[in-house]
Amino acid sequence: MAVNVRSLVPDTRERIHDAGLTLFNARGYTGTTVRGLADACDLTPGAIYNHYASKEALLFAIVDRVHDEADAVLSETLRGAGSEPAAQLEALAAAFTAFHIARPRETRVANRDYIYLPAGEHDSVVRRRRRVRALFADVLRDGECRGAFSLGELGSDDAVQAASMAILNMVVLVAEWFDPAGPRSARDTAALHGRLALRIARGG
Amino acid sequence: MAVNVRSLVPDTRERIHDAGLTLFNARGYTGTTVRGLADACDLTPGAIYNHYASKEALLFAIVDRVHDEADAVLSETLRGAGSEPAAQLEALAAAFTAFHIARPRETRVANRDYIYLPAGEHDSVVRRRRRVRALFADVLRDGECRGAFSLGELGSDDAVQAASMAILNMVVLVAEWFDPAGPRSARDTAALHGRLALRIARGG
DNA sequence: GGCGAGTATGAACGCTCGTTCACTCCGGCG
DNA sequence: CGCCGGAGTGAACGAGCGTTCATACTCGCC
Repeated sequence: MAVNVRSLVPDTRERIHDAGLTLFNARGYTGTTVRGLADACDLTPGAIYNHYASKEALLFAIVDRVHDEADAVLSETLRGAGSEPAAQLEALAAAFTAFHIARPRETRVANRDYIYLPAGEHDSVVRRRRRVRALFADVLRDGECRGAFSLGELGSDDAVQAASMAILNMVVLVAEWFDPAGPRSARDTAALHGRLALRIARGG
Repeated sequence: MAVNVRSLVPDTRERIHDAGLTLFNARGYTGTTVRGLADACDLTPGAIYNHYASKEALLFAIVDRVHDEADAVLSETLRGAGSEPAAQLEALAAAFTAFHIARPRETRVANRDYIYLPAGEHDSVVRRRRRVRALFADVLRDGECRGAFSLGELGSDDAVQAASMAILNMVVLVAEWFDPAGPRSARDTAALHGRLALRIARGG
């Protein structure tokens, strides 16, 4: 059973995907040129089109994949987190933080450049993002009903939305300041975010 | 004492500034064209250059102004907040939240598109952003030393940075989800963010 | 040994970009 | 009245954009 040699050599389509990640992240989608992508892959511009139908198609492939991965992380985490809302929230915040630290380019491009997608794909991404928001909001609402959290004390009706967005924004933007070479490890930061999420939800 | 008639009529330079805000916000800096700006102002592209030396100069004017305003809000808030770290933190988070809700276009462009500034101006903006981060971190560190906060309980050395970034990210991204037509007022949301900042810093 | 599929080339396409410039227009001042 | 300077025009500039295509190379397979 011979291993296909092509799987040992870096796949061209994957190399373009990776270059897109790097360049879209650094210069933004509209600030990145197809010629720049080709240079980063040691290709000519035309060759890109053997692998992606357009620059937009590459952006969609990038954004779609990272959403698949995020969905997988979240649902797997939720499956392993038991039925206690506090444990669920802590696990979700920690796992999603670790995810964002591990994929800074992917998540930044997905969060910032999805607006350049054509209408249909744009809407599909917006829907996926909303579902992630709803997941955190549901856990908070559930915990509030069952007495595990204390959002009601905050004196604002429906503090659930604001609290869930506070947690999500803390998590999603971690890559903007986290320094892999810094003193705190990714694992430590993820755990810390888990605890901070609990503080937001219930105090103490 | 005659009022200058030009001050009654919308100043062209200001109209361009405002169109830049709207278009940079909606399409990003590189996704916005000078012709698009001119159209939005009922001008021809050439006329833009009577008021700004370049597209980059307009971006810098936008980013620089909102940073001036943010600095003013923060230092004025701090001046009126007494010497208690908890009161300072709550006031800063609330005021900065209100600021971001009031200026969604400005803050989004400043936070997202400053990367397209030429090196010198880019660095100056980075320095200003770092100063804002340092302001929140200093208040947290001060409160921690004086026993007002309990970041030490979180079991991570120097949780100050992560906590201050969590608060700042909550505040800075509020415009991404806050709906001016929604049920919760801007004032209410600002106050809520003040209380959430306290939860992050000290629990309860 | 040659065929076909997959891949890369490099020149070109039409278009749009940021910017410039010679010119016109117009209101205020001497 | 005449002129001066700021503001706007519209056409143009060179450069760079995303994309296409005829062509050529290079494999594994019959």
